[in-house]
Amino acid sequence: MKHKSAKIQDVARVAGVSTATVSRAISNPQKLSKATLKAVSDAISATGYRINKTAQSLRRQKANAILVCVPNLGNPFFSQILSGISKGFSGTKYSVLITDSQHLKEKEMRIIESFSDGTIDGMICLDGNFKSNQLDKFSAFNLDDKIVFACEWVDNANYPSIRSDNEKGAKLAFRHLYDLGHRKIAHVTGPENNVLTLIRRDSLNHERERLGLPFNPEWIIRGDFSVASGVEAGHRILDMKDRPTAVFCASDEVAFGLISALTSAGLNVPKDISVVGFDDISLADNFVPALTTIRQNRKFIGLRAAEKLSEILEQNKELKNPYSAEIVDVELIVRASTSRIHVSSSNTY
Amino acid sequence: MKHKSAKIQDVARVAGVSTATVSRAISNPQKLSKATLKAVSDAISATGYRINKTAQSLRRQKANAILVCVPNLGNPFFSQILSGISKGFSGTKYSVLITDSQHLKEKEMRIIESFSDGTIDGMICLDGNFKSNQLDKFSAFNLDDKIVFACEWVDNANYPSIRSDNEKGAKLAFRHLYDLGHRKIAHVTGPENNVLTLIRRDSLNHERERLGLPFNPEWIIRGDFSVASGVEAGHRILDMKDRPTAVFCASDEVAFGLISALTSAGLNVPKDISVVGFDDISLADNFVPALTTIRQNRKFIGLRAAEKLSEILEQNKELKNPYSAEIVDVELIVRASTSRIHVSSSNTY
DNA sequence: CAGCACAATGTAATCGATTACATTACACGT
DNA sequence: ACGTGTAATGTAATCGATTACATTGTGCTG
Repeated sequence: MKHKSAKIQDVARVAGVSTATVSRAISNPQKLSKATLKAVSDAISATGYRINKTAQSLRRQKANAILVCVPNLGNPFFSQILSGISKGFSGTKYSVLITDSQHLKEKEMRIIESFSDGTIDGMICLDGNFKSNQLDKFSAFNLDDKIVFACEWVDNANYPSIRSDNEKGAKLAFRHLYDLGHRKIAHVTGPENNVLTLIRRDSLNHERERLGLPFNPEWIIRGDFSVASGVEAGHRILDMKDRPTAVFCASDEVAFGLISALTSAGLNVPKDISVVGFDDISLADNFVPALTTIRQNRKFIGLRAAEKLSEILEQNKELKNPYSAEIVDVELIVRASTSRIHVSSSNTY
Repeated sequence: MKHKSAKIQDVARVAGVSTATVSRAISNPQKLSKATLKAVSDAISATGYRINKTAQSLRRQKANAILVCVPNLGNPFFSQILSGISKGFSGTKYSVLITDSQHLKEKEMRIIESFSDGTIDGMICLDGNFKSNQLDKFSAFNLDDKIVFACEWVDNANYPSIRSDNEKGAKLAFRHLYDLGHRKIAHVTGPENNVLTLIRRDSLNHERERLGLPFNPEWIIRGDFSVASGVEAGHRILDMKDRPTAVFCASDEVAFGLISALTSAGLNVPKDISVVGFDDISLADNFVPALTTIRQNRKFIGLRAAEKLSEILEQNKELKNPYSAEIVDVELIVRASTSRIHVSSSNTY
């Protein structure tokens, strides 16, 4: 039924030319005469020839594949980014590999291995949780110009990154609550040592100080972006003597968990407590109540990361700003989970 | 700083042996004497040698990579499955490639191309939306024993698959509502021509007939698994003269959208209408109200699909039941979105 | 001690494409 | 007519590992 698939030799024989000519017909058609080109192209159709990418990769010393390093594939937050990345590489010569770095021991060495065994040419890293000694290893293997960070990044490390304007996001959320009359504003953070956690918290604190609002350390609640940590934060808030009137959560999932916990305890969101999320995942609009949140364009970030990495990999000469961070704008989406402060729940000061 | 990386030749020279011996030291150590083995292993450390997988793939005619074909990467439903697949292949020689088949023109040809250009050895397909003529092309290229379906599948096609017990799931959902006293039970389906849509709807109808319940064609509402289609279904239900007292949704997201629409219109779930979902995604437990649903073990399905594909690819002799469908059990998770039928909302018959 | 089996290792072809270098042929200027 | 530049194409080395086959050496049997 089916023969062994045709090789470049077979095409050459059928077309009556050399393998070099066939190869050129594919990658440098302008170097050949029209007649030969046609002969080769006919031979390719006749034989059903498909180029063997493995052989091509070996000879060219290019894998034509990139790796996406995801901290936790099970987390739906990343699916939109992946989708953008996939879209960014669709129609290009690159294949997209994925790895979940969550439980990978010595992940940096595994990654280096993939580079040095010729499996990948570049990487998009969604995992900001690399230590500087791990990054040093990347440098030692000359990988500095083969890696792009997206969403997360590593402070003080010279890698290009595409990321949301987290500072602005936190500020928008805070100002929105402030403008609604809230003064006692809590914050459920991301995991400790996460760059997003830091930048959002700092931005929030900065804004609070600027506006001269009261600060209660209890109101900064450690979370980890998960629904569960939102539930946990909800219980913490319920137990507080000096309850905040509004909460800014580091992710929509946290906000969902928080609202769920508060609602189960008989409180009403937003009447008793206003809640703002971060991300604008697809459910935010249809949660009950619909969630006020900061929209991150995750798909766009993925897409741009893909484009950026392509650019870098294709470029032989230096880029102008190879290591710059590209900041993607964010947007406040006001929905039903926030409202003007309610008198009974406020102790004005 | 960094030299060109060592090749097998370099190792051979340092160890004072031939390249064949080095190769054997790596893949057939038992064929060599202890002394040589040690010499080679020392030379490998000394040179920092890393095998070149591209060369290996070319020579062995194996890519050591598999492709996961996802209908829509942006849909968080798939992230758990991906996570399971990734886990299933972690620690094996296989790399995991992903592709979003959503907007791929001629996706079957693209996939065939990846097989015949040596990029992949196998595929896990989460996309049941292949027509029989597309599958015929796979057969024509001898790919029948290189593909495993997961979650979705194609009827009448002889591919191994790992999937949830959808029939049981629909039955559990229906019986749960029935046991709570509901008789007018609506169903928001998945997209037309989807195997999951068909099997769940059929199972539901079968159960309804068996119990002799009334049927109103209006109560079968076309959806597409999305939140938006849930909202849409909610509006449809609100407009009905003969409203159902309970709704079984083909996915949790649909259920969320539905609840959101009903709630916005002033109805209470479950007091006015009970709602059951399907999947048990992470938010189901913290939606307001918490969602009664059918739990699918998506991560496990991904993991098993990975194992199954590995088995098939490694096997040279025939497997016992290569084309069998492996059915993964589902579970009814009762939460707050369903309740015993309320008198005012029921017109007993 | 001849003969043989077998273990250990080496030599060189091979996987399939790319490309540096070589060759051919034709056009053009003088 | 002759040299020369150039376009078109061919020859063969190369990418880096694997492995069929060849070779060597050792111990065992009769």
